[in-house]
Amino acid sequence: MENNELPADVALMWRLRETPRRGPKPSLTLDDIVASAIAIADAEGLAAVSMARVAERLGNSTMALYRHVKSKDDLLVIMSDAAIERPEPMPEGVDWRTGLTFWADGVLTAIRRHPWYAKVPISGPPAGPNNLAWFDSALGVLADTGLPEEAKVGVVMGLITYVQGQIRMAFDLAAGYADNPDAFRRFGATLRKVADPRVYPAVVRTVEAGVFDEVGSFEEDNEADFDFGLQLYLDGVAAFIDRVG
Amino acid sequence: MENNELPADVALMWRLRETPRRGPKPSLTLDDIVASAIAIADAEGLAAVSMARVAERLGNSTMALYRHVKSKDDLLVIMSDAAIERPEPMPEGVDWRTGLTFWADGVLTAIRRHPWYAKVPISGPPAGPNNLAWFDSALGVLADTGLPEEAKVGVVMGLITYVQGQIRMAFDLAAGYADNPDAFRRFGATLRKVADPRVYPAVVRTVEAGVFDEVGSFEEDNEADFDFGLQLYLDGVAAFIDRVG
DNA sequence: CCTTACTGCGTACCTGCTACGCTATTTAGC
DNA sequence: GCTAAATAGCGTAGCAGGTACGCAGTAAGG
Repeated sequence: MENNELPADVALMWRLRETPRRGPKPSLTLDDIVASAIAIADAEGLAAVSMARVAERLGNSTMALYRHVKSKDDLLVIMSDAAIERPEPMPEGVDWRTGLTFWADGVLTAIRRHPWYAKVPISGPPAGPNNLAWFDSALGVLADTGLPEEAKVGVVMGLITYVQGQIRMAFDLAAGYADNPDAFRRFGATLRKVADPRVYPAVVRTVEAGVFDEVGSFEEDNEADFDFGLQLYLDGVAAFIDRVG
Repeated sequence: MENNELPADVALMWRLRETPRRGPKPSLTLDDIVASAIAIADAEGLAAVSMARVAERLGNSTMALYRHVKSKDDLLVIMSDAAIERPEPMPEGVDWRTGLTFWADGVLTAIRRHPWYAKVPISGPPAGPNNLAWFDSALGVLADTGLPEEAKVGVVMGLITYVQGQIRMAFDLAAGYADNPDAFRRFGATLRKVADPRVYPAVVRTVEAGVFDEVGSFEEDNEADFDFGLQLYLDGVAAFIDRVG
């Protein structure tokens, strides 16, 4: 009990546990469980992850898992930290803007490998080792900007929010698109039919301009949108650094 | 069947339905169901909304709901559109920056009344009348900027992403804080104990600077963070308008 | 008046989380 | 060694939640 003050799940993620145990050797390790859960989520989505499925895949019974994990929510937190891995080391000597763009692209790439990551409900600050490494990487890029520490945290939190929000929305939309491509292709048509120009003047103007007519290439659109919004945000950061840094 | 091409839930939200019916008078209306579901979500959160609870609150049986709604997911989409109401009319003659700030504050206020709104999974573009009204309001503010329609959509989508992401994160954190205030208060202490300065140099530097030491006033912190990130994004929009508009 | 469409709802099934307690196993201490 | 304590696996069972199905009763159309 030397890790007295830490919440149980945090202690688990950092692998802090008294090693000398008395009972029988565990036939199951936390790593096995997490790997199994991640494999299922990768293949069939987060909704397919049930305690029964995870255990079955390991040839164990459902309840055996509860010797290693407090609850399913616990498992979700731990597996999301494991799935995000570590960021690539930041190239030496990059300016902050290049660095944050590199960082954001890295997040996008990492989450692409585990799309369900963006769906895990967040219940606190990033307490796992991998999430913390990402946080550290972004903070480090801002080291030479002269911003006060608190402002750096604000900038990075805003960036995380934007990036995760964008990714979540993109994947939700992609899922909806896969479920029902027609509904999307007819979004413009639907608006034309249903949107009164007196109530929705700006939307109708946009529809008339044909913006929603070609929703064809979904992947590239999202990539472009992602970068577009990111650069807007970074422009804002630049202005902020000029003002304060 | 004059609304031939529309998905069922969209038709429901816009209240397009053939009026002449043959069977017995419905003792239940969609509005009742939605209002009941919203009341439960407001009082006890989205997780407390079950078909059984919604029906019980109306003095009906669970299965009666399925005559009005295709599935629970259907109900969630419809109730989220109903909950967001309409934006306040934009003051006349405001510049775009004031307008978008006003808009974002409006979103924040509206979602504060129904915090669960940010948790409803998004499965498509904003197809309901109220969500579309918000979309229209933000687009309208950009009317005089000279941006091409497509760019306006990009700016507004980015803004929505940021605002919703920020709100979702804030509420998730607030919920985690309510569940376990100690874990939060000790976040800085936890990092000190667990974070190796060689692995997490930037985080440790921030911790040493005392940024995480006073997490006291949660509400105001979030308000400030929200505005901070928003202004960064709007700075970016300003730069974009200078460049392109 | 009979047919038809439609509403409410009871029943039942399935999936999923997890509390509890039993049994077997390993190690610590004597 | 031997006993007691601690611990792993797991079977059972309870509970909650979504929803398919089919029956019964009701109101409008012909």
